[in-house]
Amino acid sequence: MVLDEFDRGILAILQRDNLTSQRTIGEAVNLSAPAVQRRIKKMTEAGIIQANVAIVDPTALGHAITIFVEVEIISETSGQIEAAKREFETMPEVQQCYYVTGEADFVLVILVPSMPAYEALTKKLFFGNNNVKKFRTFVAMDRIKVGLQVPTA
Amino acid sequence: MVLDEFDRGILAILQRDNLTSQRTIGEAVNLSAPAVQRRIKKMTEAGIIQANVAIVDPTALGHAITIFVEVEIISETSGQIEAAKREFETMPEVQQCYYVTGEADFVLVILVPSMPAYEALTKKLFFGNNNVKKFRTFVAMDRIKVGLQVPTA
DNA sequence: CGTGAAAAAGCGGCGTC
DNA sequence: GACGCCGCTTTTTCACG
Repeated sequence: MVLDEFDRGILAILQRDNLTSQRTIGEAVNLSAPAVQRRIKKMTEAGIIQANVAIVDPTALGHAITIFVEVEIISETSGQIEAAKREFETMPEVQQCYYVTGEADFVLVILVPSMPAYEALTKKLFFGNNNVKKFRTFVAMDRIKVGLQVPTA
Repeated sequence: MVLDEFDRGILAILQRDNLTSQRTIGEAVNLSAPAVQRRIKKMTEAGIIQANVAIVDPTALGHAITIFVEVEIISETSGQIEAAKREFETMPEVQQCYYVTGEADFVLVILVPSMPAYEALTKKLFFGNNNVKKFRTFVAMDRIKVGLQVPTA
């Protein structure tokens, strides 16, 4: 699916605030509200808009600690990779998971309420998984920027 | 502000899909729609709900490449740290930026349309900054999970 | 907090270009 | 095929009990 300038304008707004009314969006991009709606529907069906979510402050829910983990696995067969993906994916503490090239195989962004909780998670995810060769932990001290907006330009 | 089980239930749903109607949410948590609405408003004003956004597939916008970078800086004086924070923060390609402990000082999540674009960015951000000791790049091959859901349990 | 009414937004059909 | 216009339906929103 190919996106024109209208679609890009709509996405730019939706990435900032997806509760903006279709009429307001229409005024911003010079389109009628139904036209905006049709484009949003199309982009959603095409998978371009993947989800609509509320961003919640982790500290309010007691999950104050953000941790980055680089995971190196032993056997890089596609079956093992898929198994690892699925395991990371199902853990609620694992916020983001990427399969990467470089000195590691996976990069995880994890959110936990405390360091003991993280230790418990490492026991389950890494020490309890004999396909994990090693992992490196980075504890976030400051969240400088949490961007989700893909540049539309 | 203290959250009860109703609030947690509402947040759990909103983090998955913030377009869910208040009536549906109310049925799920055993509350009337206006009660749900009041709680959402309160949590938004309290900053617990920080934003409502559409998650967009970066590839659809031509920013197909996600890159993780660990940055190690030379001088860890607070002035240098702050300067680095500000520089990373202002770049639109830098989606996420955390100041971390461990073998690196910063972890960045970067989104670029191509590898040449990333090379150009490294020249500006890292090679052009004589306070950067070294950096390690991880190119994402697969986006397994882009979680934003803080566990509510 | 829940009920119920008013306002607004979402949604679909139809004619037009 | 996509647009805008016009109703209908759903949702949001705010009074009041």
